[in-house]
This record gives sequence, structure tokens and C-alpha cells, in this order.
Amino acid sequence: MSQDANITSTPTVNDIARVAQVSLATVDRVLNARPGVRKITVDKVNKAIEDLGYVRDTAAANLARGRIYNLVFILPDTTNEFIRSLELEIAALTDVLKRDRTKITNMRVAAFDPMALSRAMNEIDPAKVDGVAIFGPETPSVRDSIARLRASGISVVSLVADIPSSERDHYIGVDNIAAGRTAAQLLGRFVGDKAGRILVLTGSMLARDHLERRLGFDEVISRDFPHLDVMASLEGRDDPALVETLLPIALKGARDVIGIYSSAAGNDGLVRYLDAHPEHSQLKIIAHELTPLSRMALGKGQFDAVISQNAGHLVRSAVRVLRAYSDKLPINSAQEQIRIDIYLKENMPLD
Amino acid sequence: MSQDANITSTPTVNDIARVAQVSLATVDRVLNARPGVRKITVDKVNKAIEDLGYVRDTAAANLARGRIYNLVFILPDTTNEFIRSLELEIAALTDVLKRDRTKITNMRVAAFDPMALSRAMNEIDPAKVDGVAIFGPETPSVRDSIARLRASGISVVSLVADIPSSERDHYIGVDNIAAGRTAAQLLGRFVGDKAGRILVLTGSMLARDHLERRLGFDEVISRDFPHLDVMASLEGRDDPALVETLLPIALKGARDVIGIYSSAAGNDGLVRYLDAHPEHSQLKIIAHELTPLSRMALGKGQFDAVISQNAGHLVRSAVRVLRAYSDKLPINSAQEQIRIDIYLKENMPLD
DNA sequence: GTGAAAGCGCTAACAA
DNA sequence: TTGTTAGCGCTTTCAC
Repeated sequence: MSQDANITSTPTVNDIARVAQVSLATVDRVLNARPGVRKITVDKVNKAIEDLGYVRDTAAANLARGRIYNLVFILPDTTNEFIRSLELEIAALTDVLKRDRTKITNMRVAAFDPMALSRAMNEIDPAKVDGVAIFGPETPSVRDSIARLRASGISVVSLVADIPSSERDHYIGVDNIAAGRTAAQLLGRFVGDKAGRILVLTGSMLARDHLERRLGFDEVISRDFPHLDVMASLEGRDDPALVETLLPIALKGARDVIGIYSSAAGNDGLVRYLDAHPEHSQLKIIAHELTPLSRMALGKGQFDAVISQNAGHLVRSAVRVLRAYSDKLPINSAQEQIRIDIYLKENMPLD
Repeated sequence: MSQDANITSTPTVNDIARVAQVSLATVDRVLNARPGVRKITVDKVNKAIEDLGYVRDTAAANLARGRIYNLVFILPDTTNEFIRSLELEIAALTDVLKRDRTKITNMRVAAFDPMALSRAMNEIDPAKVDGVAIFGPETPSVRDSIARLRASGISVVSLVADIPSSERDHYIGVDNIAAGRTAAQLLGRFVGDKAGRILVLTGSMLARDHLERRLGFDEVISRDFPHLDVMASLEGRDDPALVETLLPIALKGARDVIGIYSSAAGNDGLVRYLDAHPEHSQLKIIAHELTPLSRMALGKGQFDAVISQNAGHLVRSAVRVLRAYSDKLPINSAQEQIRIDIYLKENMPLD
């Protein structure tokens, strides 16, 4: 096959050593910014690197180092479908990454409990871990734990819900304000010219992702669909039973509800309620996250659209980004941008 | 950092050699299915591989071989924005892949010209190339060229438009029938209860992707929106000038057009026409492919939605798949599945 | 049929 | 401050 077709093969450390007239060890010291090299020698080597257009072969370097990327995911231990899909993707990737010198550890901490998350982060051993991905709330204790990890050389990314006030290296997830805007635009168009009220189902207003979606939603409804009236959020705390209890009360209190925005992980309770109350089949409903349940609801016409973010993409992106930070390599921001997916029953992926 | 934290490090060829009581060379022969090893020895080695749970370190293998992946993209030489975005992504990836022992060559052939494509494919030297990605029509000559490449050990993937009757290893692109269905569902909902006619703008009915979109579109309109009447396709051959000429004729001939489905690369001519004829601002319009032009049209409200496939994802996926086939490694079909993206102005990615 | 040994690009003792 | 050398996991001559 194509061994080395081109005459001028890519330069290696040996070429640098030869051109700069130094030894391999010195080249290596300069490449890895290790101390103990005279400034003048450093310059000589750097010039050679520049002249030759050298790019380091990361695979060879990792082989020589015996390097293993040790990454940790910390997720809330709720059992909703979205979290489960993240877990499945992590598990799937764990196997694939064996080929790739990367080890993933999956931790769970109590949901909606910042202190539990902080404790878990504080227990991480900097000698053994290269990067951490967390999905949790934005509180002072969490911020502190992030700072502590960063200070000990560990890269940190926030997953799904951002923690912008912290020192996290990167956020992996959608722009939740834009997601809320998108939901509003779809719902507004789907209900048509009819006036009426919109019910918003959320998890917890403490969760930044939920809060942001609501903000974006309200913004577009009031701007583009002033004939619609958005009610106060129903906080279901991602608990199906709670949602199923709260829904009938809310719907009874407002007979003119014509649409629902299920902005968090309350789809379970919502669908159960809809199944039991077919009289609400006229409601236009936009939900979040494509899961087995929401697929079914889309297919049956209970949901009109689902706003989603691809769990596989989230997890793979987190791994790529953590490895890149760990190697101080650049990241491809276009590739790592998580898109706000819109699914109708027509464009649902098969699987 | 995390050098080798675990006690039982992953098994290597040395371990296999030791356990099977053979030399490294023999292990290598078995691993790579090379001849000249007695059956009994092969079995011994395979047993050791099995027992140890060995997985080959591809990076180390590639290093030792001096292997370079040589991939070729063949695209039509039209200058529309979608092709251009593919080109940009290819160019961007070309740099990144230098770190990764992968060389990409980008070829262009006359558009809508199967023979030109075949000639280009036939000129490829199997000694120098590992994989080819093509975006072109499904004709006998193209099929033959694909078969020829495959026979000489080169992997082939079809890009954007499938060639299912051929021996291509894989198709990288969206399900275009589903894309057409999605466009229909959106357009149907956006026009509301109003009856009227729908104009479909296409490139060429010879192109499988265009044809399939139309099929899916008609299916959903006739099923879910029988009050809408879809007119015969306007074939713009992806030529802005032609589209701009044909459009006014079509619209004049049918005064009751209330929606347009721009299913191919005719957005350029369409937008120019809309700019010049603001009286058509009530038209509901669904177009294909998110590009600078369609972004602008979405932002201004000229387009109501854009159906798209991510060019970066297409290109990266093609590379991953071609490398995997070339190494006879499994592919992650979930990751390689190209999604049918729906964009409103609210969920357009920033960049 | 099988094995010994050198080497891919890079790193890391250990000397000097 | 610098250089020599062995070795990471795998492949590949070249002997035997």
C-alpha cells in the first residue's frame, strides 16, 4: 500500500538534531519545554524545528511515554433516559478507547446536590487523573472544586449545563438559551394564530440549563407570538410521579392551554398523563432530548417536535477535548460545537 | 501524570510470544495472516491471543510500518456553496491529519458528467491510494469504476448521494427520502390550513439525492396535507442564472403558489429573485444546506427553515470510515450516521 | 517454518 | 548543560 510515496518524508526529531547539531535528548528537552538547556541552544533547536516544519508524532510520543489518558465522568445519579443515554455512550466509548490509550471512569453523585459533587471532585487523585467532565449545578463549592482540580493540573469540562463563572477549560453542550428560543419558534408556528396559554414543564430552576431554556423561550414567545401567554414553570424535579401529580392541577387551573414546552427530563410523567387523557390530543407539544420514550411519543403524534443534543457527540467531544487540553493541543471548535437538533418524526434517526 | 496506574497492563506481542512459546516474528505473521506458519503454530498463537485478551495497538503498528493513509476525494467541480463548504472542510482536515499519518488528495471532475468521474477513478493508482470518496451520479460506468477500485484493494465510499447498486463499502450522507419527508412536514405545518400550490426547485432528476428528496416530499404532502398541490419540479441544474430565469415564469403561471421547496443547490438564484421581488415575502420557503447565503436568508426571514447535513461531519466521517476499512477495523455506525439537521434562525450555529 | 535483531519516532534514565 | 543508550509495541529484513 502507500508506505511513503513522497520523496521528502516528514521531518523527525533526528532531522532536528542533525540540523541543529545537538543530541536527541536536547531536542526532546526543548520540545517538551524541560529546563536545563542554554537559551542559545534552545534557539538553535527552535530554528531547526521552524525551518524543517516539524510536527510532532503524538502517537509515537505516547508510545514512548507509556502514556495512558485517565478521564473521569461525574454524572448525577438520576435514572432518567437522558442520563442513561449518556452512560450508554460512555460505556460504548470505553471499549473503543482501549485501542487508544484512554481509560474512562464513570462516577455518579446524588442529583441536585452540589456538596456531593464537590466531595467527589475533591477525592480525585491528581496523580492518577488527566481530565474530568462534570454535569452539575453552578454553586460556590463546585466552583472551588473545579479551581482545585485545575490548580493540580487536571483539565475540567462542564457537560450539558455550563458553569461559566468557574475555571472550567471548556463547555460541552448546547447553547440552552438558543434551545429555548428554538422551542418557542417551533411551538409558536405549530399552534398557528390561535391565542391561548402555554405550559412550561421544567426540572429545577436551580439548574442552569433549565433556567436558560426558559429565558430563551420567553424571549421569543413575547417577541414573535404575543397572543400566547406563558405560565409559570412547573418544577417537576425530573421526577415522573411528581410531574404526573402536578400536571392535572395545572391544566385544570387553566382550561385554555394550547401548548406545552417540556424543557427538562419530565417527559416520562408527561407521556403517562397524555396516555391516560386522550382528550388533550390537540395540545401542541415540544419536548427535549431524543430518547426511546420521546421517539415513541413523536411517532404517535403526541409530541410535535423534540429539541435534542446528541449524547454520543457530547461524550466523544468531551473525551477529545480533555485529551487535547491534556496534551496542550489545539481543539477543532467546529467539530466540538454541539448542535441544537430538531427532530420531527420524519427525521428521527433510525436507531 | 497517569503513566501506568494499573498492575495488569495490557498484553503486547511479547506476552503472546512468551505464552505461545514462539518468536515475535511468528506472532506477527499470525496477527497479519501471513503465510508460512504451520497450522498447529497458528493455533497456539491464536489461543494465547484469546487467553490474554490481546488488542493490537494500531498506532504502534503504523509507526513500525511507516504507514501513511492515502485518501482521495472526488467532487464535482461546480462552485456552489455546499461543494465549497465540503472543500473547506477537506482543506481544514488535511492539516489536522498531518499529525495522523493521513494524506488527502482533492480531485474535481466535471459536474453531471459520469464519464469524467469514471475516468478520474480509473486513473487512480492502487499502489498509492488506500481509499476514495466520491460524490457523483449512479451510472453503469461509475459502478464499473467502483468495482475496479474495490477489486484492486481500494476502499470506496459514496458521499452525499448514495450509489446503492454499486460495490461501494459505505454511504456517507443523509437518507434523502427522509430529508424530503422532513421538508414536507415542516412546510405543511408552516403554511397552516391554507390551500395552494407548492413549487419544487431541484437540480437534476438524474441526481439520486435530488430525486429521493422529491419522492419523500410528495409522499408526506399527499398523506398529511392533501389540500396542498405540488407542481412539477423545476430543474435548475444548480445554476443560479437558470433558476433566476425559470422562477418568474413558473410563479406567473401559478398565482396561487404559497410555498417553495428548494431541494438542491438553487438557493443562490432563488434568493436573488426574492430580493428583487419583495411582493413574495409571504411565501413559506424550505431550502437545503446551511451556507452563508442560506444563513442570511434564514436571518432575514426569507427562508423559514433549512434542512442540512453537516459538511464537517461528512468529511470527517468519510476519513474515519475509509481508514477503518483500510485497516479492516470495525466502524461506529452511530457516530458515522449523518443526521438530517433542521435549522430555524433560532438554532443556527454561530459560526 | 521459524527466529534474531534492527528500526519506526519519541522519551527517559544515566553518564559525562 | 549536554549526550549516549535502551526501550515503548510492532513490523521486517535476513538468517537458519
